[in-house]
Amino acid sequence: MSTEPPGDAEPHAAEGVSPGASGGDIPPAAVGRLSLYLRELRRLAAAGSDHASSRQLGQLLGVSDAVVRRDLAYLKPQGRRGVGYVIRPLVQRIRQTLGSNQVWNVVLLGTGSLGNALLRYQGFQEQGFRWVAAFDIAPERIGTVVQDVPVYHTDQLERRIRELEANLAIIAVPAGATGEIARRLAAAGITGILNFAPVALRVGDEICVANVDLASELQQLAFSVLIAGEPADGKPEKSSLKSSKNP
Amino acid sequence: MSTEPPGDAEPHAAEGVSPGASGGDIPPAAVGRLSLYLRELRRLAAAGSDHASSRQLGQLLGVSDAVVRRDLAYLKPQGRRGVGYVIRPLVQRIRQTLGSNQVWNVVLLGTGSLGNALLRYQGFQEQGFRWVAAFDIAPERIGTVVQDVPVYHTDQLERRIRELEANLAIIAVPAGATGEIARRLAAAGITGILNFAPVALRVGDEICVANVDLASELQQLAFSVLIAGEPADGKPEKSSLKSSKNP
DNA sequence: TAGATTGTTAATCGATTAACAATC
DNA sequence: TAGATTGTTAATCGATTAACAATC
Repeated sequence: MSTEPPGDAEPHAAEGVSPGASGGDIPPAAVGRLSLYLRELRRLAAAGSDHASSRQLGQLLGVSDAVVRRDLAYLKPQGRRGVGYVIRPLVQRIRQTLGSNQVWNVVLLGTGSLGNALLRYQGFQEQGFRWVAAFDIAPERIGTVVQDVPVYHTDQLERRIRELEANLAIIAVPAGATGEIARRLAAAGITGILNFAPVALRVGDEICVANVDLASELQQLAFSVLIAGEPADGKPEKSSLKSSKNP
Repeated sequence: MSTEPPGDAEPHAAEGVSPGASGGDIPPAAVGRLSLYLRELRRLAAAGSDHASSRQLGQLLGVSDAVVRRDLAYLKPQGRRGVGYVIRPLVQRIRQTLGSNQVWNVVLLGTGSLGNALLRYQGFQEQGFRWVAAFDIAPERIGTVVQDVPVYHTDQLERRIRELEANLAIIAVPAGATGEIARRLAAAGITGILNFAPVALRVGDEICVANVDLASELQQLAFSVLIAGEPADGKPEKSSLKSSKNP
């Protein structure tokens, strides 16, 4: 009955709120940060705090306190003036908003070294995501079980996705195979794809795609270093520039 | 003499331009896309094209043609009206701007499954990044060589970084170890850190940090799926929403 | 009460879009 | 020339900052 995922031992997590409702008008920039607030709030709670201020959260993430307050205000007032935010209900509220309140069944495409690392990555489970299957085409991998997740032949993609009621997919296959895989995922009913292959996925409008291009991340970092080293108009010298994807 | 990295067999890559100069005033949003244009331009070139239009590039990446033209205009006019962009010189210009023209020596911190996957990831080398060392504290890993990259004990971090003239570092260690590692990297002269650990790094202003939080990426995707499923005010139904980190 | 911190406003800054003259 | 596509402008949209009254 409860859709409470593991990992977060919150006593009354499944309260009388419709999970995931009412988040339609939060700006993307704020959504990106909500997930990071969640991370830091949990860390604070684990360290024994039960309150946090916008100033504190802002410093932890490198954003201004005004941004934090604005972001959290999208969740309907949760803070107390003069006091700050009570961590536990705030964590619940953020989870509810982001949809972390419900279980997402995730499949992995490609069990190469990156795919393997993703399966072993602890962070997904901790946020309430559940691996239900992995797919590959290499005969020696099929039938194995990695971190409790069974590896099937990609032939079985459609069947297993339906069977296991998977919602999300993570693609970690070679670039060339990506387009075809994405089409099949969409057709099989997957509603969101996190794509690690260095290609721009063009799929239908009825499926969400987020791309993570590791080489591009490093390249952007290198550029930041470059311009930090040649300030506006002086001689090259170390200068302040804090690049952070979610600033 | 030439600082031409491998991977891109461009004949006259090291022309008489100062590498990496003149990029100080490109907006961050554009920088993020430049690296993706580069990727697609290479693919087009490999497929035999020698010209590309802003419309074509825009469609490949899911952005408007106006954005593409504006972005590329930051590099000083490169296109030809009525024709489009000649791919080869444009690739060179983007590489020069981003600093891909020069070699960046990269060290890896942490050779767990994620670290291993990063070492094996082809994309970094292809963009001109060069692994020079990896560090770990697990005795059984020290002294091994992964993909031609030697694994040293973290004790040797400062010495090896100086010796190998490393510029950039990628952190793939457990969250708890990250702060200390980052401080040491900064002290040792590293100028940029790509951080995969789920913590907000607070380091001095003389070093650039970019964070990649994998769990947060998946969480943002889930949120996109959620609001795509509950359109503005109707009954839940699939709807258009194309989430992409670099839209 | 006094001190602290929120929620929110108005002002600024940055990015995207639409449109079109310039020009290949 | 005619058709195509750039470079760039003006208008719109979105996000951040600074400030402060409200209130715990």
